[in-house]
Amino acid sequence: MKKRVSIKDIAEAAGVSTALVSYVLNNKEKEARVGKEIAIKIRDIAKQLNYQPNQLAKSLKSGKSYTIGLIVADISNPFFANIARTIEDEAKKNNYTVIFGSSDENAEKSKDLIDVLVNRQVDGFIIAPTENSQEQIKDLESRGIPLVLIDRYFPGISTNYVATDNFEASVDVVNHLVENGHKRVGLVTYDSDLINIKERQRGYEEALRKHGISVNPSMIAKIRFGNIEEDIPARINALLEGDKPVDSIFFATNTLALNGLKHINTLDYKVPQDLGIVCFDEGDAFDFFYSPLTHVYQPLFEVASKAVNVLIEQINDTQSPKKELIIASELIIRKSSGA
Amino acid sequence: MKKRVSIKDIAEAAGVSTALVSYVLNNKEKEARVGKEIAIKIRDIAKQLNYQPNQLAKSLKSGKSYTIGLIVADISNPFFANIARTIEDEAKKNNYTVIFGSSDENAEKSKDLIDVLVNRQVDGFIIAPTENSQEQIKDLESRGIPLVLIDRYFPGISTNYVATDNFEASVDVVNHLVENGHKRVGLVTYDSDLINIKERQRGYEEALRKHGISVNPSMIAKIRFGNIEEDIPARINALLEGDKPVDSIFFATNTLALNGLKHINTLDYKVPQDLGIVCFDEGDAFDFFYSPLTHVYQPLFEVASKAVNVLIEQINDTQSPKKELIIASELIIRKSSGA
DNA sequence: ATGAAAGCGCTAACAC
DNA sequence: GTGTTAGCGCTTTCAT
Repeated sequence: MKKRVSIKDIAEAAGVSTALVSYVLNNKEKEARVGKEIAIKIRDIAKQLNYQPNQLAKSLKSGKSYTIGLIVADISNPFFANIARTIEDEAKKNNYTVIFGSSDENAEKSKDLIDVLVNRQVDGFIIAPTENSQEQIKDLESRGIPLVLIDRYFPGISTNYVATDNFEASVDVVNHLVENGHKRVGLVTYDSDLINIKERQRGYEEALRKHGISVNPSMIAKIRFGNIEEDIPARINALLEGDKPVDSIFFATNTLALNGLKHINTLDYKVPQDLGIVCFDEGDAFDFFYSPLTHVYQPLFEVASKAVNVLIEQINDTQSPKKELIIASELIIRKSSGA
Repeated sequence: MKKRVSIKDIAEAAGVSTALVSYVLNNKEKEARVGKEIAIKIRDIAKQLNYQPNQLAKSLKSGKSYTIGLIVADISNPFFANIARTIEDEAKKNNYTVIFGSSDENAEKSKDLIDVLVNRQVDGFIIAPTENSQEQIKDLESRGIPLVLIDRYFPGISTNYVATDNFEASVDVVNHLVENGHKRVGLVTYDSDLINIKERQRGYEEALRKHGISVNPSMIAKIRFGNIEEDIPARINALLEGDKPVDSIFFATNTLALNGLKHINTLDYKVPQDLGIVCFDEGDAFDFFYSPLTHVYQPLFEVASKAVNVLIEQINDTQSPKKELIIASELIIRKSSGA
């Protein structure tokens, strides 16, 4: 790599000190009362030499990197990729750049990523926290590093977060199914302590009870994060077999629905006649499922853009009060949940 | 943000100079012949104080940021999100971190992104270049900044690149369609000068000619990047209407296929009986299309991981010869292209 | 109106 | 074995 031009090169070329160059190029000529002509000359030379300021040096000096660290479960998952895109755009508007990493829902990877990004002096974090990462989050908090959690959060820890109302959304789902004549609603969810997952189950159970339907553990299929391919067929078959098979399935996430429907497609069930289906989130995939899917629409754009705004607020004023934002989701009713 | 602990704090606490601390924490005690006990003491204190090296300072000093700049068209597009994920993993293996940006196929945005990332002293770039960004690429080259293009490249510019063989893949597609009895193959592609797009059309045309079928411009639908929603229905209808309607459609990209199939689904055509379909790339979406899609599988993992490896090679040795890698794709034959 | 110089955190050549 | 110091590129205080 060729030698880059620095402020010093410009100063020499202009026959002035580096101080003047710095003032001019940062548009502080007024405060510093730099001579009109000198200013013009400096700008000229800077342009000629194609001067590009070294952001690293600036950051080192100022203690501010204008960088946001983004940690999601998996950047290749459309759910997070969409969030990432919005965060990127929103960050750019504020002159921030985004460094990202994927945790794979793994607390150790998450810790490593946080360390790396802290070392890189990110000004703050946006994190979709993994299970068992409470200590990492607490640690960031105690070090006073600005932080916003998204999608999930930890009720016991005081942090900024932006998430959707998973409980209410799930209540809506079950209400809708029951009102459409489904009495035996199965839930396919993850075996996880993440609050978003737990809230979805809580909403499901609460709504059933409200309808006088007792919650039956055998109607809840818990899939292990790393074992989707293996668990899905087995657990769904279990829901559909036995003496009291489910008449509808509520998929707690996008990925579960995708895999679940692929499996159901191999079976002899017609949706919604034989089996009602509702799921969380959308997906291009679902546009081609023969029976358009009733689903929970989470306003990801809003989640992501608010997360950035809250974070930048915190960065600019560490004292600013913690924001805990819960955004409503919307139940989009299509054919798959019909009677 | 609380004051972070620096090498100086450790030095003071240990009653030694910063030099020793630096040596020890970088495992250079041998070369520097640091005392055994002092070394242990330094490490102890570092751990106690939870010392985290300031990567910015290191980079400023060393001129190496261990950061890769990644510019894709849109990180929320699964095609690029997948590439990004592989790049992230491969980079991490080599102790690199990734900063990304989305160009939206827009040369101006691309230029801005490059500037920002250059200022941040990325050690090198991986770029899926937009149309009309030749000058930007040349500029990076002339400044000696390591660079690998992916997915597309510019034949006139000598750069590293990793792409797939779009020409051959398209030839395979058309051969396959014609051999399955499709004589009037339509092409739905972008109105673009990007080499990957052009090569796909060239392959399509060449293969038709080889079969003695003359290329008819009216059978090629060119969609404008920003106008997919609008162009797709109109242009596809045009292909299907008239006195010489197509009997099959070759979609040149994922996104085009997704939108195209949605439209076709609203029409009265049965795939493959009434209309053969082949497309580039996969998608969860296609798993639910009633007629499983014959498609071109591009080995994205290979493209992305090779890109990282080539880039790191270049970073480590700017003199190392330019690598131009073309990887073969594979035609996956399913039902949608049947007779 | 301009320049000298300290210092952000770190490394490494050099001196002792 | 260990410490001193210059310097990476930049900002900013303080002299002049």
